[in-house]
Amino acid sequence: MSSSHLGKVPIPTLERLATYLRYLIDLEQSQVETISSAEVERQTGINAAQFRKDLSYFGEFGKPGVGYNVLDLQNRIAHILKIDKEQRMILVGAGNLGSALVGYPGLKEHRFSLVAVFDNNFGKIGRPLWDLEIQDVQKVKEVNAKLQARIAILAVPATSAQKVADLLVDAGIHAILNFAPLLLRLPPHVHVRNVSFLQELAVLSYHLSSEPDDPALVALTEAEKE
Amino acid sequence: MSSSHLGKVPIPTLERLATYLRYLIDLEQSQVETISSAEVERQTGINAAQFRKDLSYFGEFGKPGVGYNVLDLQNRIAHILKIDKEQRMILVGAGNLGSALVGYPGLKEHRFSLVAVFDNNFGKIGRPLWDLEIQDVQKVKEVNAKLQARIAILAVPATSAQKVADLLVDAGIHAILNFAPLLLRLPPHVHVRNVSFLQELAVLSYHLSSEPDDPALVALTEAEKE
DNA sequence: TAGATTGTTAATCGATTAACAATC
DNA sequence: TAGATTGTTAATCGATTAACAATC
Repeated sequence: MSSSHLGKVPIPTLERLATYLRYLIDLEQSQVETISSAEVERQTGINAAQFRKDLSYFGEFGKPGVGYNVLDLQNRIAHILKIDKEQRMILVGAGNLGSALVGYPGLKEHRFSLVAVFDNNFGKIGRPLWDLEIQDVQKVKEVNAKLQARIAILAVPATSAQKVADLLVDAGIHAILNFAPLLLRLPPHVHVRNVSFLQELAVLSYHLSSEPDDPALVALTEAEKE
Repeated sequence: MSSSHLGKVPIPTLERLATYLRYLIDLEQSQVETISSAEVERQTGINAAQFRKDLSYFGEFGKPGVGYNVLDLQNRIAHILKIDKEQRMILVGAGNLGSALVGYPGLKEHRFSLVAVFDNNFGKIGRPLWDLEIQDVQKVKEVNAKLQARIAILAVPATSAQKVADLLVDAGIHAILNFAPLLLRLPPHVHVRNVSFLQELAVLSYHLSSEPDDPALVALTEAEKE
């Protein structure tokens, strides 16, 4: 049965679910057994009512007057997010960013497992990346027929991203974490999440006040303008 | 005067502004001079009314019946986002992720300029990272007194992230792009954007259907379960 | 039981989008 | 002018949060 009968869940709720899960893993390691929504708010900064509302999309998880069992809640959220078992992923693009992602420490803890790496650069194909061997992206369909990964991380330049994404869909991929700064046009059954550092930096930059805040530094900045 | 007299602008609007800017840079390079909101929708996937509404927070940008001048709009959005001039940034954490970010190609094009890199690992301090030398994070205040960067990228492990963030604030940083998976507790004048790959992956994973879609593959998966 | 805390309803808040008068 | 497209209003849609009856 699982969670398939449920109505539509807001994306922000799903994002927060991942946050709750992270804190629950920490709490479990600190041997905390029970937690209230008020305590979740203190730790995560997310409103207690928001937390309860988020969970309510998926059923009942707590005991009134008591709170939530840390281990039980952790398991149930992991199940909802389909990371209660190993979730396999493949990576395309063995550049700087791709390499960094393969080594990203939180992945294993959350049961995400990178099972193959691909690139189109013949200079890279056949070479190792951590414990994997870089394979030819043209073989992704063939390789994934066996691996059966459903998630792919796309860390290639914008110029080849659409072509590679098409290959991935053909290889049975249903979800893409896209680091290339462009709109991927893909069949509706394929889910895409875009990560854009420039977008994040732009939002931060906007919020900076136009003027340096220390008058002495204003003088210095003016002097530097030459 | 700039844009400081404006009311509150939704964060999603700011995020989209960065997207528009990216496409405008492309269009300018393709020598397109004018663009309509309908064409923006085709290229970015963002609703035309949304685009016009987003711009309306900042003034009037187009000519009815004609559209928007690509170069003018590009310049004005860059100005709004405070990247019409070089925007300096510093990075803390010269690990895999940090290194990848230093080399990230879009940065320069958008006038973000990484001017210093810090780490706490004495094995790394003094060594080069691209064209910069890795410096002791304990010296960030001293160094930034001269550099006057306002934005920092925080790519250190969660265990040291809060301590380093405190150092950054003390060094005059007003905005932090945080890759560490925890809630930073900082003074209200400091803006933080969190990037969480695990969160993104969790949202993708949730949307996967529970069952493989090809019956033949179900059989294979079942067989593998032993 | 009394106190604490949940799950859910209803109110609020905010963002998206359709529609259209104004205007080039 | 006629046609195209803007900027803005108003309607819709969706998410957040406060409040509280239910319940442990």
